[in-house]
Amino acid sequence: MSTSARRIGAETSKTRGLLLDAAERLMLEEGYAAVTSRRIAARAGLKPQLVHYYFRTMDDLFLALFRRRADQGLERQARAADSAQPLWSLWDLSRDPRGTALTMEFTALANHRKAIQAELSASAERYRAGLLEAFRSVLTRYEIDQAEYPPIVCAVLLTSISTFLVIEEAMLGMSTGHAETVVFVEDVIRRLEGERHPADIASVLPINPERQH
Amino acid sequence: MSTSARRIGAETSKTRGLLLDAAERLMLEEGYAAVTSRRIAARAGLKPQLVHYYFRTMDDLFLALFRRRADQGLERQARAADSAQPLWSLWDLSRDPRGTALTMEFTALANHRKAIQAELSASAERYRAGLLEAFRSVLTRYEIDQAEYPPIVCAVLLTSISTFLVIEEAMLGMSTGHAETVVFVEDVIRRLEGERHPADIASVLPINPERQH
DNA sequence: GTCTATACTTCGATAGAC
DNA sequence: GTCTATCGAAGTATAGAC
Repeated sequence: MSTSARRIGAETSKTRGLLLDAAERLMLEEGYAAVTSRRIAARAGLKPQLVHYYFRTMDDLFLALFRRRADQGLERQARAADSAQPLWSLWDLSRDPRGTALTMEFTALANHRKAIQAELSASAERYRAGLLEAFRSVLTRYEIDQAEYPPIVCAVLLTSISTFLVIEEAMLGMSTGHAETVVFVEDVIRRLEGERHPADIASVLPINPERQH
Repeated sequence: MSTSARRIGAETSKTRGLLLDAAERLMLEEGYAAVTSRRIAARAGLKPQLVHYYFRTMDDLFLALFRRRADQGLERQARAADSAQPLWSLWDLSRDPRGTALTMEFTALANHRKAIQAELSASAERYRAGLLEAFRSVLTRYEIDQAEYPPIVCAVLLTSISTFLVIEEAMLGMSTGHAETVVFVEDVIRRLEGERHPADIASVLPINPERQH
């Protein structure tokens, strides 16, 4: 009876999108702990109760926020894998600070929100699987010995390095050794794929990373 | 006049140590957002007001918590670097889940606590410098070409990989590709340093990681 | 050093009018 | 779809008695 008598706003609502945008900005700029119904509303210039109208609980809001970006990330990965220089594209994509910084906030958030953790690890597995497929194809094409350099190891290494660099740079303001490490990785890529050809990469990366509706 | 009339408990207090222990357990098990004065006190079986007696603000508490572990981490790093098999020791040390998981919580915390961020990045820089020194010495000893494999790059790579594996395992419950990556890294170490000799490593790692006073 | 009592703030969430 | 009004819970922090 009284369990689900509550009204919920449509997913296509423009206001709902504005709230999610505000939540995402808050999360990036001040961390997940700053993402509260009151502060989201203040950023969006709306009333806090609207947050609860569009999202039954804060878990629902965080899930919606995460899924929006996760779907986008998978699409970009697929485009990068299909580009003329997949290694350059995947490397550049994985170094996009916005995506990784958000993922790190969600990872911290997952520590005390079980629903988030489930969604996050499922999404990470999908992303890993996509990267594995991409490396299988690429290593075959470049005739690399996959016993010596297993595709799954390449996938984990690429993600490890780029994630870590973003954590230090974007979250801690550190950069010691970063430039040297980037040179090292890019030398490896260059040996396989030749010089980076910017036009092929540009189509993969977001033009305006601020807004998306 | 009324600025600093407040009493603060001694740093040597046993109760203070108990509060820090409780705070650390909370942080590891439920994330930094669970570390509140009330919940710390509940875990330690004490009154919440005692937290404010020993730590003027929550920032002070977090700083004390961080410094305690950071000092310990630097000591362990120094011992690992001086061991008979420095690469094995440093690798095993960096894969200790407790240390890294705590660091990640502090990193997320740093996003909205400036004092934490300053302390954290300063500590990370010291740690990085120690690792750089260790790699310089090790690569020289094993006669590796340091132009091809710069010590600073080795330091960043080692930290990247181990940090990332711990994030996925301890925080997300993920392990796809981890075993293969560990094998890959350890093959490299084995080529340089021979088979792992457990007795040399054991002295570096913590015997009982739970308690420390 | 530890307790009671308390002030103040912010949070998530709901009910019901318009 | 958006508003006013409001609840109860949890947080940080302080004053002062014992």
